Amino acid sequence: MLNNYNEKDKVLLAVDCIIFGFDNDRLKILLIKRDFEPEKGKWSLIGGFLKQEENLDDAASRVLKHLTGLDDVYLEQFYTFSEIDRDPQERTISVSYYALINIEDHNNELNEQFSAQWFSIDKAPKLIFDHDQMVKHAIRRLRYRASTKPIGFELLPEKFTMKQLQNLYESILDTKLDKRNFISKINSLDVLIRLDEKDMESSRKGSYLHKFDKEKYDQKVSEGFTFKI
Amino acid sequence: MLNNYNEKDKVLLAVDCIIFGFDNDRLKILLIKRDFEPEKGKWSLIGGFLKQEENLDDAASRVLKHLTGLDDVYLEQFYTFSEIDRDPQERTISVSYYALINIEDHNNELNEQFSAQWFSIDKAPKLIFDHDQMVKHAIRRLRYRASTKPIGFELLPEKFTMKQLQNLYESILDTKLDKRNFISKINSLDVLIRLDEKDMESSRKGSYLHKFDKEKYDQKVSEGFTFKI
DNA sequence: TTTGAAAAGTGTGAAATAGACACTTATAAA
DNA sequence: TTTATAAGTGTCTATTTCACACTTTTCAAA
Repeated sequence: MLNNYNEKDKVLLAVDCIIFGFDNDRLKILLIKRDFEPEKGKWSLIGGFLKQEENLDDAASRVLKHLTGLDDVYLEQFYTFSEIDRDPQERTISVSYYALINIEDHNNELNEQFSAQWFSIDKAPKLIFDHDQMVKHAIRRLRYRASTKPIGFELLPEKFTMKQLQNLYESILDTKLDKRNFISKINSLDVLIRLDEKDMESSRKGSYLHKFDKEKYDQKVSEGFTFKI
Repeated sequence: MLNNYNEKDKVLLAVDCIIFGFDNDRLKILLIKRDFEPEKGKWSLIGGFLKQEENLDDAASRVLKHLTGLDDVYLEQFYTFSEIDRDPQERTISVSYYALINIEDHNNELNEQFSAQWFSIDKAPKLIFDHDQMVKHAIRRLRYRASTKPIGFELLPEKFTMKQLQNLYESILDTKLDKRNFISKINSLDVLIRLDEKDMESSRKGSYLHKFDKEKYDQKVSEGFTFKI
């Protein structure tokens, strides 16, 4: 029946998070080594169960805060996984989110008790359950989103060089980009502020630092602008 | 805790379907008038609850089959809605799908008992719960998907005219397209077969009927082709 | 039988965007 | 002062997108 609320059909709803980070070279994901059953000792995504008093976004934020200590993290729900035996111990449905965090600024907040570790996408270990599938799906969504919304900046420090930004996009899109074409594309979007400050780490000449100009971006969006890389 | 399977956190998981159809003029959605509580007499999407022995895709197919009698319908999951009070009677989480069906070929299969009715997107009545939000979300996803995958054909009869195809895209994308540019774009994709047959309904001259060439499309995809409108 | 009405069918040129490509500059360290 | 290293910068070509209007076919009405 379509209209019956049936107690016996209730299920456990998990929330699993793919946490993306960027170390100025490769796109990474944060994984934990489970010290609890099932699949103790194996690598997995972080997750938790939805509680009665919260919605899914809140559950994802809570799970993330628990592991990383971070509030105000970019989170996007992308798919709900429901194969009957995806968790062999008990039927659970998993709503998956991905998060974007800035490794550089926040690496220290990681909660030690989870033995969490960053892995390059292509060097990550095999994960439990259907978590590998979730990661694949998350990358697809991230690729799409990052090329149509300015979410890449979530993965960078507040001040960044053009080279960092280019490395980030190359890493997300898994492709090489031409430096001059990339820079003129970015400049034509006209949503960065070039600071007077230079980063002197990576070269003798030094390279200008930039900030994303959120106010300008919002203003332009309200005038019909769409971000596209 | 992250690892506790806790009976009291179990929830009801609903599946709701936005059913899109196309009547050669406007994009439509199929709604039902509820003859059961809660919200009896109001318009809503069709839906049902996930059962223990099925995954979400199967649940969506089942719900759809129950209403329309159709198997093998294009279905895509797009978002999971979880606001605590979205259903005031009992906490339910809803995983939403949209379906594409060909009104012309299948209007008769509709299960009478649901008093289902087709509505133009812009003339649909207010729906119960968060169903209006679901419809908005579904349209966004449909727009994106239809411009990157050849799913539009699911909404058309097997044989269709270029005019119908153009009307369909105009309706999905909610925009006017230039006839010549549209046709040359479609022709450049090279995935339609023009039949010798003409449709004589819409004009004295008659207009050629076309079919989507699925084999050719699949072949081209395997060679790196991507569909883009 | 001729004429008119209505939609189908068809191509070109201009503008904008994407993509390939290489040399100069600034600076710190040797 | 020399050298090594990454930063910074512009032009030309190819491709794609967009704007735009007349001819053809056929049925129905005069």
